Amino acid sequence: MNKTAIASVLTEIGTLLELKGENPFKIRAYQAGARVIESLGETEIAERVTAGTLEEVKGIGEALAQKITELHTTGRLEYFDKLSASVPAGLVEILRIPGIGAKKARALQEKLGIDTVVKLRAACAAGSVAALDGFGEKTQERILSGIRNREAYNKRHLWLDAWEAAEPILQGLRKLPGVKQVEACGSLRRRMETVGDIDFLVAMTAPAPIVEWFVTRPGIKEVTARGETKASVRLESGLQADLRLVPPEQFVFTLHHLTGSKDHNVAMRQRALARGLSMSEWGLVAAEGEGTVKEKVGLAGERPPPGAKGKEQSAKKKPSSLASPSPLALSPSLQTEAQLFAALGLHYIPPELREGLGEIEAAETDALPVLVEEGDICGVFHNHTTASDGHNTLEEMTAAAQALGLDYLGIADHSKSSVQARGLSEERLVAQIAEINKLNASKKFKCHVFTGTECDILPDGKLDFDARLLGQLDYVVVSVHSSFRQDRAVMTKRIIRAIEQPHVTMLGHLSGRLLLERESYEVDTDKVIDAAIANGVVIELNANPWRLDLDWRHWRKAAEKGLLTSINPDAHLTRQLAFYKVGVGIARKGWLTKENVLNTRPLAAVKKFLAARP
DNA sequence: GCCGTTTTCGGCCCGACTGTTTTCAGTCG
Repeated sequence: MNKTAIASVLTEIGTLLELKGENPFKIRAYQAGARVIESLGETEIAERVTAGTLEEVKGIGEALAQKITELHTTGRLEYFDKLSASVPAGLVEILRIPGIGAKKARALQEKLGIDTVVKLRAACAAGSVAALDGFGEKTQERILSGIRNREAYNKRHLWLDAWEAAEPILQGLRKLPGVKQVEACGSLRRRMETVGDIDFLVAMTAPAPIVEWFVTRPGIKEVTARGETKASVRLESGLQADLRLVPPEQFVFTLHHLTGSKDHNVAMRQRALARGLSMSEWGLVAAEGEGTVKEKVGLAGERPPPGAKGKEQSAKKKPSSLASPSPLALSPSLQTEAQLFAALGLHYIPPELREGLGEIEAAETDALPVLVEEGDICGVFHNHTTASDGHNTLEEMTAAAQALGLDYLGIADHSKSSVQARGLSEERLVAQIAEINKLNASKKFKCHVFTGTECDILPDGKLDFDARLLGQLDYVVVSVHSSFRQDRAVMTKRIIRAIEQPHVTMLGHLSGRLLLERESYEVDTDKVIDAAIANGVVIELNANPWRLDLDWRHWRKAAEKGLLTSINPDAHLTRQLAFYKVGVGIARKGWLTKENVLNTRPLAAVKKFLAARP
């Protein structure tokens, strides 16, 4: 069983335990275990299973190691099978309806025998849900509306779609009176490839008019919550947008909190506690303890410090040595996230890296990379024209690239086997090379155009054009566009064979996934990465928002091994050339520096690089 | 179920909002 399947079983166990009312920390352990597995390489998991060293991985203990091993070696897990059998399948679906958590789901099952969404809808229609203890008319109505809309609501959204929805709201908020600072937080700020909802954070002096503006904007389908300092709306696209208002002195703490990720925040709070500090969205305060005075950092003091009864109980048990006030707690109020990290002895961690995947350890020792930036990009490879399935001509694409400030543009139209994309025959490709050479010679554009192809990797790993023709091009992208259902070993061998052939410059969209639409085909990514390094082949970071392929989770390790990437827009329209900016966000998530990215090099250096190819 | 400068037990983040309640539980992030 591969890691994605193992991770989804662990997540599912967490959900089932939740429905059974299990210890929340046990549930969290399974969810954390799933994320840890997802972050490891297939090869590493296989090696650790064989060597019995899974337990060395943070977040995996004896129980999870045993279960992961069983899943990996047998493809099944007896514990999971029994657990699944003990919980009606429909309850899991009921749990996904907004407003229903584990307790309500269990109450519905125990008191009304509801174990499917169909039964739940009927019970709501009959009014019997509203009659239950702890439920009411409004809850029943909310459940009904949740059932009606769950298709649209549960969907995640492409990062770019969310960004385009967020931008006008950000701009509008910034113009409102009394607004000091505005930021979109959450997975949008962390540049995740998909986004569930958008979190807007506003530092302000008067909340009421801002909430009013937010919930009455055009394009809003419904207002789902509205309080003094929070509001939630559902946009027409199905995206949920949350607004959060805080006084200016609290902004930096809430900004960090809402940006997440959850794993990052948990680690940060643990780090704070180890230093005698308690960190929350409200501020950074000295952890409570015997004989200590509560000191606040960055809070004006009008709000009572965090600390409900449960927290006080636990804090009292802490040894006084840990609870003694740190000098940090006496420092002046914090204005920026950099200062917040510094207060915990850390260098600034860019939002893209805050995934709880070792960024805090790196920030401690000043080992964080200097991440690639949009402004580092000098040109873009892998773009299409009307010669194949693009919508703009060679000249239109070149003009658009130049307008974006790019010094070079690589054309890579499809090859002949991609019939559906009007792939070029040998003759048409030769003609295109001549056309591009003529355009460059004309000096009509300052932007230089490189001749290239996106050459199909045929099912047996051979290429769609012969070496003689490929040798005439400035660069060659090779990609899989057919026979997606080959088994893992065949697909891996196929791609590696393609990589090993002469004149190949880079591998296109390695996994073949389409976000929210199509899964990756089966392939051993680690082996392909090793083969690319061995052959001096670049693996592209396809920046098309539907692809973002190769996935950011692979890049840190791949780059450490020496893999070079190119951030390629795969543009089929002039305006898609700017996709490279989305790709830069993903590259940053993958810990990549300017040096890891071929197209941060200036034109002359790229010409030299390409000329040196066999 | 995981973890350990609290190390084999005891802690694990916590507050706003909503709806239902009449002082709080559940959900959500």
